[in-house]
Amino acid sequence: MSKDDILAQRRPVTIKDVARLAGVSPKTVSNVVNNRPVVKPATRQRVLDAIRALDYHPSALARGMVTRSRRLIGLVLADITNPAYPEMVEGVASLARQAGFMVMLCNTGRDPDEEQRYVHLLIEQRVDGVIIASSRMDSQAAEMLTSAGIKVVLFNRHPQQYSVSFVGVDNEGGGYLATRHLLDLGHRRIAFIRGTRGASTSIEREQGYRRALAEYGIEPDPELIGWGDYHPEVARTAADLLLRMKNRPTAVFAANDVMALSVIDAATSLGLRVPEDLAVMGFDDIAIASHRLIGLSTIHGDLGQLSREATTLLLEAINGNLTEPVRKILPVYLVVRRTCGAQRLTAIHE
Amino acid sequence: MSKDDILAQRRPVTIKDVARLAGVSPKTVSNVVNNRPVVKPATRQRVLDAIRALDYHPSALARGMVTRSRRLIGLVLADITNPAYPEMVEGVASLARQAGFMVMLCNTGRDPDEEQRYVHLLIEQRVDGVIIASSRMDSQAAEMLTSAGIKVVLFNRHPQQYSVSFVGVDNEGGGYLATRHLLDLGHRRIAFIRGTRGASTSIEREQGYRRALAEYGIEPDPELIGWGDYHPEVARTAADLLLRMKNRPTAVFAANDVMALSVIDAATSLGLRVPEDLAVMGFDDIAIASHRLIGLSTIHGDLGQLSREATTLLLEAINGNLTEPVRKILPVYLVVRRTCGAQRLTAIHE
DNA sequence: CTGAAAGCGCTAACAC
DNA sequence: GTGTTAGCGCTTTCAG
Repeated sequence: MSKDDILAQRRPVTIKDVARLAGVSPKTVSNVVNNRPVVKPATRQRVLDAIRALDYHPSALARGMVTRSRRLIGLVLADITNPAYPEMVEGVASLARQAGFMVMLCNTGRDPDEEQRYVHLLIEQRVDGVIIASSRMDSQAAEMLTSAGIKVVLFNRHPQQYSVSFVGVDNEGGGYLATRHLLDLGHRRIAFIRGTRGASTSIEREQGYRRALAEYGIEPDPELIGWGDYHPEVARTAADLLLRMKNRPTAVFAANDVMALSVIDAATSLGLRVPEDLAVMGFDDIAIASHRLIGLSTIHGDLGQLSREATTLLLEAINGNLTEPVRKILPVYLVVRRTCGAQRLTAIHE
Repeated sequence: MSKDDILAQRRPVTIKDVARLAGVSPKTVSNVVNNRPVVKPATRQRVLDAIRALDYHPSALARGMVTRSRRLIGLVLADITNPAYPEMVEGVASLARQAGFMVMLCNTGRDPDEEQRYVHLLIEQRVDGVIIASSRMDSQAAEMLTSAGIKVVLFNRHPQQYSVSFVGVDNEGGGYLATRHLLDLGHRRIAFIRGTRGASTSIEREQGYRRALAEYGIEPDPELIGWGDYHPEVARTAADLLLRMKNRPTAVFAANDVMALSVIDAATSLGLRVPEDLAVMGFDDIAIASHRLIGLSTIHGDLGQLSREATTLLLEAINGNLTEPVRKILPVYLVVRRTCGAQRLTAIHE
């Protein structure tokens, strides 16, 4: 059978076609494709030529069926439009690619039902592992995946039981640092804008906020705590409410940078100057925070690094080199820029 | 064979296991799973119970092997950390999910070799279709995928031959509008910062820039054209160079918003005020551009809408409802904010 | 309406 | 070194 005969069939060329053209068995082609050094150079070359001639691409499907490994990982996240995620996605994607894995993107839009649906799809796709960064505490996603034999790493979320690995930043510590900084600057009425209901990151950052207030002997005022859902519009509304109070806060700590930016926007449109009339702190240190027109004071955690750790962990688990679940918490630090109003008191760390 | 016997085997449960437990043939299970209305309600219920009892998830792999459709699309993009992309990714992801497709993320980092590698992986994965948004004109990616029988939609890139569908915004028109606006404001030394070498978006936006200059009888000054690679750091360096010239430009039009932000950052650190000492225009209208602290004047194209069009087109092509390649170009409009310095001359469109 | 058999493209196990 | 056989889990004929 000639090259043209095979191509004339107009259907995907298979390992058999290559074998026939090269005059060898399918097994030999397989050995060549998988770089197994058991093939005579001459044979190898014949096979390679046939592959090129037919433009053969081995089917990852068929291979996956028998090897039971798809070389695929899932990445579940809450909202890709939050600038904190892309950094993380980049880290996961590049490490995964280097290891020969592709990543399936699952953007849940913070909808638990959608997360649930994605979990099913991921199981059906027989992915090797999943990184979950959608960060709700009550989600059963990790358990479902695990019981389907899929490795899981939780990203920035505390597991309820310690059966799965997780990596995260020190959210409580960051919340403390941010609030403590505002307190040190003399603020006493400090508002807090929460993230998504049930998100452990938000809960922990709030715990840090409360710890700092407690140290100063301040009772947290429920009126000064709003819900922002980690969403710019929602946070914007919450900020408006806070800033229109008769006895408005002199400082706002938002559970992430996106919401902090909304606070600034709200303040500015109400004629309040930041930081003179209102100090603002965020969390995440997204790229735009360091822009000179913004200068957002915030808490920095190395999400790029964290995502690489998460991926490495997941890949090790997939390779079976990880029997025990691992916990890893990266430290965070305070980044003092413009919006907290500390410029005259502290050197700018930039 | 009882439920416990089957589960005791500790290997993925298959359609046969379900069939055995329900006391029917695999075919019947298959009919139930695929919602084919040919199964008696009673049988159907027995099967459903068995599925639930065994926690059975049909393998998309095995199904894909025989149906030759993976319900998978690839999304190739240049740099996920560019804030213009997430908006687009969100549109693609949500529409794909609704249609029961998952998306494989391919972040090329603007590296043609990496793009090439991803194309091979995508072919091996037997994806049904691919949206390419990595935007180099000379790439062979679309041709390779097409000849492997995979549907392709080009996003914001002109195909060299019209064998593939594409959607995009009117880049040339946007470049013209931006430049024309700066000219109308009285600027005559207008710099342009290019994007990635070979990216059609950059080439076309520059064509618009040149057309506007030509209308005013201005010869483009090569010294006023820099390369920014659509990258904040690279653009920052380019901007520095431009702004330190003895005869520096009075306005800069950057081929995207991320680079425009770098220009502003560079100007600010050199002590130049924007817009008083330097007018700046971007392109894309990313979310942060409308923030009150930024107020970036820019060109708006509806990337969310565009990504939805691209996905719809791709899905139609996959379903075989699209025989002819389609071209779709969305219009853009000028968004006048703070950084172009036109606030006193024009109403603010916001 | 349901069952049996064949086969999708590949690799693992075993021959030669 | 290389060929042969069986089978991964599903759907699709084709019978009943």
